[in-house]
Amino acid sequence: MEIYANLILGDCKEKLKDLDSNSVDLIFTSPPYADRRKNTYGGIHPDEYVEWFSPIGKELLRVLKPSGTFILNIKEKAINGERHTYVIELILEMKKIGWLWTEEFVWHKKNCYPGKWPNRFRDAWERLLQFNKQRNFNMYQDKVKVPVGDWAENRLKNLSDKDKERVDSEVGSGFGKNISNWVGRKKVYPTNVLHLATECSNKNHSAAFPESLPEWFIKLFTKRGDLVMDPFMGSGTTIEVAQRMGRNSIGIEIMPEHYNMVREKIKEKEIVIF
Amino acid sequence: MEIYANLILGDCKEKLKDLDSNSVDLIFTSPPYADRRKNTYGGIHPDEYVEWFSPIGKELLRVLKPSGTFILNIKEKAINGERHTYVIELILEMKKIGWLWTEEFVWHKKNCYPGKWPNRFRDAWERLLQFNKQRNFNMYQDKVKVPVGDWAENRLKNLSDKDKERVDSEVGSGFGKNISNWVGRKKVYPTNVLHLATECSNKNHSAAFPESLPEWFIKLFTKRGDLVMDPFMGSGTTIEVAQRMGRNSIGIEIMPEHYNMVREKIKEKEIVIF
DNA sequence: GTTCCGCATGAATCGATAG
DNA sequence: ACTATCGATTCATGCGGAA
Repeated sequence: MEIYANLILGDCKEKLKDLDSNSVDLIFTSPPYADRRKNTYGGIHPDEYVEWFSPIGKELLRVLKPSGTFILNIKEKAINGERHTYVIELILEMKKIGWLWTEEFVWHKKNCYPGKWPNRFRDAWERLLQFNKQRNFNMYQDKVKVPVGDWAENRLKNLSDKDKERVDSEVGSGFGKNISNWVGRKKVYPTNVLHLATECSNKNHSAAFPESLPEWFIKLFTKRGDLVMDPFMGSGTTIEVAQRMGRNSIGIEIMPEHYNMVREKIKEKEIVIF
Repeated sequence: MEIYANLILGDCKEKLKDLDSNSVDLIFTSPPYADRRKNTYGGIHPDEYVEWFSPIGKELLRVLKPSGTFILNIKEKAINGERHTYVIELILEMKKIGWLWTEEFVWHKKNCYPGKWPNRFRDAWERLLQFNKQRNFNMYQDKVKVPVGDWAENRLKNLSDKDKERVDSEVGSGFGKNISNWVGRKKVYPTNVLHLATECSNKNHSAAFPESLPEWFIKLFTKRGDLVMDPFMGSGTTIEVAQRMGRNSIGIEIMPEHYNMVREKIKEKEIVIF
């Protein structure tokens, strides 16, 4: 099977109209954050943010498969000492459009920006809003299981041979391998709080999020050969990860510089065949 | 200086009216979460939650000092496969009433409720919404500084009680309960993400939140002799912690059983003089 | 007196069943 | 069709008894 990455230059509000309905398995994106300075690229004024995003949200609803998922990475800024409400208003608007607000994951940014303000601490988390078209959607929970918490370290460390056997069969490892390889490897389902560090020293460009972020959601909501889309491609992290993971992808980007940069990166890669 | 704890039996919607305006330094509370069972105590229907809370929010605004802070611990339920929107609607309503929505802290519940469902993971976080009357409020940031490094790592397990006590009093109190590596380390300001486990196996009464939660905010937003209020006292955690920390407190509780239980606990304590 | 392990206990959620 | 109740599922934590 051949994996493709379809890169589109232009405003996603327009370009989305060219895409087929019910064709995308996962939309993962981090749209331009609201900004008071309207002239900056991507600087949507906070008070106009919902109005700006709404038509895009409608198109995204159209192109997503009924079994698909839309993950929106976003966090409101503090303006004049207050958190702005455009994100929570956006949630309400999305529901009006017809989306289901299924879940809100928290991305805990373990190494957030330093800084100090008299009336607030550093902002160390972002929202990952999950929207769906219907209550039943594809979710491959087993693909993102994580090692169990303290239990393994504290309880499994000095086990008797009999206990080890028991754990061994519990975990289902078998193969007579050394149990130490399995110590601490018992897997459980994760929660809706993700602990990821931001990638601080990316060579040239700074991505809005680390690769492990889209990777986690791609594992969770798609399988190989599925289609992943990022309507605000930016530096192309989502697309790169999707391709590496054997998913088809569509990326839309309005800025030629970003678009060309991602084109170069993607071109360099071999076509994935499997 | 003598510290008092004023316990009031009744519905806070009524009893708040008896309190003086501009008298409270910190309101910390965890109101009953919305519930579908309308007849149960505390079972406010999600669709009526904002309407129910709004008049209380107005009274809280009245009694809070201009320099004071209101921390609201709350989390929306998942209903019919969706997150309900009453909490974010409440934020918008609070702003209409006149509150400033200053910040949203995340409480990462390390030991969240177990369970497995086809369409979601375990919910491991709650919101701590910070509201203020004005942009300038009292905030004693130095009181909650934390040591640099992996303070999330758990290394306290093997410490002696004496060590724990010593460190505990040095730093403040067992925030995160992993203070072994805090000793003598360089301290930095924390972020808006708090990592705490719920105290699950408290013998008789189960508190909704661990003591370290109100403790952190009491340290951050009040000084000794200030007044802390909890309009939904419940098992009285906020009041107990406030008294232990040398803050005056007011607790309002509608259920006689809870009220009497807290009265007994508070009565047993000596009056704090300092 | 330690350390180690068994066990109960949660601000949960869904789907099925019953009124 | 819509609402109330129940059982099944699942795991981090801390207490208490045992080794």
